[in-house]
Amino acid sequence: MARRPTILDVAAHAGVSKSTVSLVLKNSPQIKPETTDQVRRSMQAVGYVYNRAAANLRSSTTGLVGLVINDLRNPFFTEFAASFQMSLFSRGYATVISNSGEEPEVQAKIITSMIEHGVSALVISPSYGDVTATFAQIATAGLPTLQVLRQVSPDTGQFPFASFDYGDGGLQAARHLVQTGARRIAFVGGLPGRPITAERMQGYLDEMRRIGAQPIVLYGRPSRHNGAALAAELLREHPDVDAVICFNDLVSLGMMSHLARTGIRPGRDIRIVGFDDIEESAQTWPPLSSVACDITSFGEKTAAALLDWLTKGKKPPPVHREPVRLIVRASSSGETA
Amino acid sequence: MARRPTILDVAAHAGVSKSTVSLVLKNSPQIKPETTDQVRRSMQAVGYVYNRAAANLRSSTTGLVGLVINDLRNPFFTEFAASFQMSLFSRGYATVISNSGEEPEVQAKIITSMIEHGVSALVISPSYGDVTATFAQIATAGLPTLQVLRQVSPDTGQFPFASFDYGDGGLQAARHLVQTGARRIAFVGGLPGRPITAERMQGYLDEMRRIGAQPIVLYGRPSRHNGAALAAELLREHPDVDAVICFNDLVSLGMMSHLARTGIRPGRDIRIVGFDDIEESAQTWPPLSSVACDITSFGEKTAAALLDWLTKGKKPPPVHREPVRLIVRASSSGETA
DNA sequence: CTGAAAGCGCTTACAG
DNA sequence: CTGAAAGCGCTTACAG
Repeated sequence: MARRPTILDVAAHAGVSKSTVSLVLKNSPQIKPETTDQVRRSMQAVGYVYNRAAANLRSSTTGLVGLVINDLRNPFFTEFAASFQMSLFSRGYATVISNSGEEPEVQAKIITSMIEHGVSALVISPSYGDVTATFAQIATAGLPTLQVLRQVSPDTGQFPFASFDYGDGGLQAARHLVQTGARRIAFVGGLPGRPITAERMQGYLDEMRRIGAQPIVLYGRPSRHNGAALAAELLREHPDVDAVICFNDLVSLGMMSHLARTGIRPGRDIRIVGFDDIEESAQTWPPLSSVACDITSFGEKTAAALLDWLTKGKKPPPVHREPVRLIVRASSSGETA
Repeated sequence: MARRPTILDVAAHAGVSKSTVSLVLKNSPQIKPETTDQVRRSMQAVGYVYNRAAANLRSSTTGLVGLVINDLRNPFFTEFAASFQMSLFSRGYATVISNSGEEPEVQAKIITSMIEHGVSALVISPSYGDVTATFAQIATAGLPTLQVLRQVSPDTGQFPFASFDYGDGGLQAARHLVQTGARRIAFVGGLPGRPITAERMQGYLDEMRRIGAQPIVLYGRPSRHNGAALAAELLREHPDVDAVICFNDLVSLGMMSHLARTGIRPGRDIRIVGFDDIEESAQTWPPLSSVACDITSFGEKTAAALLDWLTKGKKPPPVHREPVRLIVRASSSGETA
């Protein structure tokens, strides 16, 4: 391929200096309209492509935001990514997304690469692991950086954290089940020691204590597949359970498909509440009750908060918890549409 | 924040020239090990961050690949994105992912931005629309660019196209249903005029012609939600249908949840085959037969093909079709596990 | 309203 | 094995 044309080529073609071309590029009002038009035509003619690397080198403000996602295969995170990116896009910012795939080493390299490529800010839905070196690197680079959905750095003063109020969601789910008559309630799915598991379970544990019931907890990887396995384990070990709060909807859906196989009817024989309210939950049969976390809105708010920080210097509060809301459907109420 | 340190700061700290620092950066073997170590220590000490924009400006090879995805909310595409990125990552290339959200205008701006940021190559799973200007821009930039999964530019000589052999998949599905006794077979879901719909339907139409059966086609947006609506329409308009090939698994799953509601049992009362074989299909109840498109492997092969082009100048063939394979499960065979 | 000059932080030959 | 100098393609004051 031939060398890419530069502003010098454009300037030569238009018969002006390169400064003038540069000013046209920035839509400067101080260039005569006729000159601007001529320069634009010359850009077309020579096939000019703006070289942002060169521009950044001089001005050092890229309008590029890096988004690091722990699992691009999980719809919850991709919905966040899509919403966040659209929101930034509409305000003139470009977002580069990278997937760490739950591997802290990959995450470290991605972040290094993004910093080297000159992103102006970072939003990280982090992979768990030893991330002290990674965050130290961000600190020395001096980049505005948000932790979202998972907190891995304790330094929320420097790296503000935003997520959902999962604790309250667990409480809403447990109260709903108790109020509709359930007494033997299990919490199923989620990995022990993980903050999100602990948060979602806390409200459940509190409510169990309040009514003087014994908690029943089955940990496990929160996948659809494992949901089915956990359902089998639950039926075997705790056949008298009358309600279940699942770590997330994937676990609920896996559980429901196992129950369908054994002829047990959710909502009639056992009440089920999930977490996240993914699209599928409203459409499965019976429809699944779920604690709704409005991730689309969360993506938009995250974008707004980041831009406030970036452009107005308004740093977000160290911790922000977005409210959640229990959606009651047939899987926990017994009503069939 | 203070100014970012440069190689000059590192050089001053280490007591060498900036050329030496630059050579250390590139792991040049011609620098004495002791000097290398000293320079590395100085980088740590001053908090040096490599500025890739400046480096690119001089050397103009970025090792950055742009991936433009039409719908980051669709697991099929995110699985491709994740696999592609991991594959490139393991070979030392960084991938920036952006989502066009099925909007050709957004796609155009994303691609402009990526070119300006100096990507070395582009892989596009495109949004439909008028993309002539977009591809013209890529052509003038002279970037190796692959179209995947959807073809929008007819110029496959310049922009090679790779996808799955959907036509053969439709044929496999139709033959399977015919061989297991179905005669009134419908094709449900997919938008008229879309190439992928046409390809997936073609094998079905061929087989219907071969057995002298009348095709029954119900078009519709290929979502889970619409799958349920299409199921209702199908039962109403064509109550004698004994088998269905769905445009994709989401449509199948939506259809199956509607059928569950009405007491119709897939695999016994009506045979169903989907397309894509997403993870959920094996785990729903009854398990869903599906034409498997190994998107993970496709992502890896795409990465390999792109690197062959980028590093060895081996341009991929204009059109490549990856084989697909029908997975028979209970939804179309009546066998229950 | 437009041009000449310096400089952003690197890499790249070229000396030594 | 290491240093001095030029240059990548822009932007930014500063003149005019």
